[in-house]
Amino acid sequence: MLSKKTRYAFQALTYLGRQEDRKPVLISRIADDTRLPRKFLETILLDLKKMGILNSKMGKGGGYYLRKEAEDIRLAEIIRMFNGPIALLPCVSLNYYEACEDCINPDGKCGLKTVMEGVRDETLKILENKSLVDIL
Amino acid sequence: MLSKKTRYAFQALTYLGRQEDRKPVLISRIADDTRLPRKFLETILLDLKKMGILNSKMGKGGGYYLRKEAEDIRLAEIIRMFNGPIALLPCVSLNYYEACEDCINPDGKCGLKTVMEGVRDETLKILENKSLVDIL
DNA sequence: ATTTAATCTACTAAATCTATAGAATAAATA
DNA sequence: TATTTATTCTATAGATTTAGTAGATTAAAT
Repeated sequence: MLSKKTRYAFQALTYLGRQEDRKPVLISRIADDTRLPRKFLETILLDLKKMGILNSKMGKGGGYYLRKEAEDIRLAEIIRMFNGPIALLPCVSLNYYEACEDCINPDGKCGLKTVMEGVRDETLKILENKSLVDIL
Repeated sequence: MLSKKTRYAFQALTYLGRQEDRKPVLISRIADDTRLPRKFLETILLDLKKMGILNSKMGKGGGYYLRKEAEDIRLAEIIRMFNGPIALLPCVSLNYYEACEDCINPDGKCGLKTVMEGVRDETLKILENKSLVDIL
């Protein structure tokens, strides 16, 4: 299951993605309209900025706005950042790989690993190809 | 990611699945051979018994053994029991469904939901059809 | 009756998730 | 340059989940 933080990130992104122009939107405006906890949202927006997905402006007239094109914001990227690995096992993760010391089948070919590689491939086939535009 | 408990369950199951006969195997034997924490393993085995997957015998000559055929033990079933929902969103889960009060797209068609339904379908297509025999 | 081994009850420690408070910094403008 | 606005940073706290342990109880075999 995706964490609340991840789902909040999607809500904030779709909110910003639906904006007509790219003028900065106040954090508190986003929080009010999406009904997300404001302070929690702050940290999420900041993370999204550090990822290069959003940009911000301080001071009067400031706020957050999309930096990347909506079609270039992959769902997989968001999930990895806020939810962690997409794969179900560390030994099968592309971005968070860790060897399993105690693999179920110690001698090279682990059946569980093979199955989980399949799940990962099918999942990524979707999440790497779907972007923010697909959920607006 | 699958929890340790889930992975332990798979390890215990494959261990029992590889046994030649179905004579009961001591908890401590399983723990020693798989190098799983014994007390933690106890609760896992008990859960598997309550699910009808294992059976046990008390007293001398006792222990745990497979009750179901290995090909009838679906990976999806194990993951649901020990890890929770397989779907990434509650509103998309077949077994743990919950309506989302604040769907990203309030008016019926939620884009995120649609994508996550796709992920769920592809994942289940694998996990519902793979069984313990596939990971032995 | 004794031994063996699963089962049950009840914890505890650590990590993660969700969220908030308040000070510091940057930008605009009067 | 002082003031206002609004993001950014630091720090923390409560709740929940995860991982694991201790010890008493029950059931079966001999």
